[in-house]
This record gives sequence, structure tokens and C-alpha cells, in this order.
Amino acid sequence: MAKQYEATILDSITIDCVIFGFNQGALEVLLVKHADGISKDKWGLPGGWIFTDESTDAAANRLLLELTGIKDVYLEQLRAFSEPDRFPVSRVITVGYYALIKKQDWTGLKPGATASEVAWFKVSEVETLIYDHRHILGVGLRRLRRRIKQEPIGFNLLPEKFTLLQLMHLYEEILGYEMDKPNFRRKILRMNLLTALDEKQKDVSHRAATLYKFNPETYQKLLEKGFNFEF
Amino acid sequence: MAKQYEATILDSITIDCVIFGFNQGALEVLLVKHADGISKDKWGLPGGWIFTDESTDAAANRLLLELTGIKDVYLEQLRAFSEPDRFPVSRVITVGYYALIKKQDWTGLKPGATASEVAWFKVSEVETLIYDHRHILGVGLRRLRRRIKQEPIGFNLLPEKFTLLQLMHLYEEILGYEMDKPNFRRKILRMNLLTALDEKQKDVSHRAATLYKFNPETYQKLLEKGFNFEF
DNA sequence: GCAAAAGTGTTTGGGTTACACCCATGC
DNA sequence: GCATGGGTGTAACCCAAACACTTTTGC
Repeated sequence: MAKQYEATILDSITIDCVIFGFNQGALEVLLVKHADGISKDKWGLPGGWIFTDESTDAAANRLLLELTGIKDVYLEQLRAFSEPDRFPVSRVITVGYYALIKKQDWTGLKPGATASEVAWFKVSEVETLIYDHRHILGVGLRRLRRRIKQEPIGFNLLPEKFTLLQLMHLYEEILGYEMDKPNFRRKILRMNLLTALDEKQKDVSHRAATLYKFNPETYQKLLEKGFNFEF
Repeated sequence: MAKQYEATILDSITIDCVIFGFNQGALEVLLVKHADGISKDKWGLPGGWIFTDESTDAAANRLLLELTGIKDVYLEQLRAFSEPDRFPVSRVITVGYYALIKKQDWTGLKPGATASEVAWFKVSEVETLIYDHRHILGVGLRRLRRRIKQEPIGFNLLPEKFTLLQLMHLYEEILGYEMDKPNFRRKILRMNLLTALDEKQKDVSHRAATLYKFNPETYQKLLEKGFNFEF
């Protein structure tokens, strides 16, 4: 990471983003290959410096857009990562974020100025990353596992319209265990967070499933009544 | 906060700690009154700067000891707080922590070098604090509410030996609703995390309750078997 | 005896679990 | 017809909720 605009950025603090996607039953993470610097040609999380007049939330959103073209997605801070030796060049603390994106909406991602490549990797197959990025990914994954059981955020990884089985497979992949189809259906439907559409699956070689969409408004109303999403 | 030792601390990053205690049925927080600087005579969270060769975890522990004399307690990072205008003097990001302490073990707390007073306040009665400290306290409280339902951390706020009713009152105070005594007993006992001691309450004007202690070792073993603390 | 909290018992009902089974569609 | 996934039905069981009731101790 080359420092530029000395006067307008904070030194010693950066942002790093764990960007999750879901594709063909597998949880994936978006990585970038650095174009230069001490980590040239190595894969890591997209990240960068913070301007002096923006919050870390704003910086994370900006960097996401700059580095990958992605915007307006679910984004939440993980925490600060601060081991003194985490960055070999100087003492830098990073604030980790994780994002959930509907992968289908973002085809043709382009690497930003400081990256030579940007690509999706299956989370289960990621090996070494630069600095402590592997560790940050692990923290992001644990956070996702925890959150998905308590808040209906899984929908951020699926297309607008999805089938109940797709949703179940998402839960199975993230949580790491198998579920019972009939029971999953009833459990999720009983919450009244999903609206069944008039539409059905197409081009499948079996009975077409009903498509559903998630209702954020309904969720808000339920929350106000003291509803508690639990899975 | 006066900056000293320019060469050995990180500028633009600080630590702030939300220290919770429990006393007579009320959740309390430890605050310090600043001895000088722009916030002289105002109450805020204990905090300070980070040395270049220590992690934020290490800094939080060190500051806790320096500012209040407290050490070896439950301490967990909340997250980074980074609004550009949160600190009026310069651009400073703070990493928030929260601690749970057995208040009885730490009587006679003494203010550190930069504080003129240190005192406990009922969380429900805290009003204005310096900078965004009120906000950080709120985030700490939400975190505590969430965690206490998922991990057996409540014991860190109670004496080594406690009664089941004390524990229930702790849950009621933190979660903000009343519970049923018989049902609470059975629920917590069925988890096998508590050991009944041969000892009983003393000097109470009613039937003396059995004292219990929490077993961290048992909890570890249960965790390994896939046990999931849920409240 | 009375107050106060400790501690036990019991009924009820909702919800999870486990699994059997029928439906629709493409090949 | 058969494979594949969509979708419904149901019995067993667990467990939380609600509340009645007994026990122990100090005054």
C-alpha cells in the first residue's frame, strides 16, 4: 500500500474488508492481488487508507467502490486489529469490515489502481494471505456465523428472488451442518418475513419451486413488537 | 488527554474502556473526572494512548491498571469509533473496550495521574459524558446484553460465591425484564455449569440460600462437546 | 405467627425433531 | 418410469411458562 496525499490521510490506520459472496452452494470471499509494494503479486483483502475527514464506515464504503466498483451493500465493522508486528513496514492498526453482496449483481469486477487482479475464492480453499488477513477473514467468518443465527442478513447474499431450498443451502454452508428440509420451510415461513411471489423457478429439470423475497419492512415492524429472529 | 512521549505512542488512536460493575441489584459503570485539558472537571470513560510496541488489548489492560488499579479482569474489544468530529481537538479514532469486574474485589480505587476522581455510577443514571463516551457506553451495554445471553460471562460481575437469586437479579437488571424464580433455577442448574457449595448465606433474615460457584473448566469441556450456552 | 425468601412440584402448550409420504416436471 | 427436488403431514418429545405450594429462618 503506497501512501499518497500525506496531508489528507491518517497514517498508522487502515481499513480491510472481508467481502462475502455465495455461489453454487459455496461461500466465497473477494480478494485482490497487489500491483506493487512489498506484497506485490500476493493476494489479500481489499483495503486502504482513511481520509482525515471521513469515518471508518465512510472509508470502508469508499474503498469498496474504488477497489472493486461495489457500492450500497451490507457492511459492518468487525473490530480493530492491532498486533504490533501485523504489518512489517511500520506500526499500522487496521479496522476490519465485512460485507455481504449479491454476487449476481456484480459481474465483471475490475481491480482498482493498486491491484492487478481481483477474484473470488471459496472461503474453504483460501490459504495464505498477506499480513494478518487470514486471521481477519477468520474473524469475519465467525461473525457471519453468529449474526446469521440472530439477524436475517443471509438474504444479502442471495438474489432478490430465491427459493427456500437455496436459502437453506446458504444456512447449511455458512453454519457447517445439514438441516431438515420440511422443518426449515416451516420454521422460516412461520416468521412471516418472506413473501411468496407469483413466480416460479424456470429451466429446472424438476418441479419448479416458488420464489420468495425478503421483506425488510415487515422485519422492522416485527422488531418493534419485540420479535426476535432466532435460528 | 495530554500527549507525552511523542516518540513512543501512536498519535490519532486512543483507547476507552467501559468498566461494568454490579452492586445491590444495579448495573454500574466506572467513570473518571479529568484533572486537566479541555475536559477538565468533566466525567468520561477511562482511556489513553497506545504505545507503539503494544497491541490495543495490551494497551487497554495497561490503562486499566494505570488509571484505576484494576487488573486481570474480563476485557473485550467493542470496536473502533471514528466519527471525524468525535474529538474536538484533533482527528482521533478510539478503540472501545468493555470490562466486567467483581466490584467487591476492588474497593478503594484511586484516580491515576490524569484523573482527579474516579467513581461508580448507575448505568441508568449516567447523563452527559465527554466526547462520544455516552455513545460508547451504549454500545458496551448492547454488547453486554447480547453476550450475556450467549456466553456465561455474567459471573464476572458477581463474587466468587453467589446465590441463584443474585444471579437471576443480575440477568434481570441487564436484560431489563423480570424472570420466574423456579424456572430460572432449573434452567441454569440443568446446564451443569454451577457447583453447589457446602456453604450457605449468612446474616439474612430469612432461610439462607445455598451458595454456588461457576466452573470455567466444566464450561470448557461442555463447549468441546458442542454445548451451546443460551439464555 | 408472620414476613421473606428458599426451594419443589405440576400442568399446559408451543415448537423442534425425525421421518413418512405425495406432487410436479424433465428426460 | 424414474430421478430430482418441491412440498405436506404427523407423532414423539422436549422444554419453557405459569403458578400453586412447602420449607426454613429471623423477628
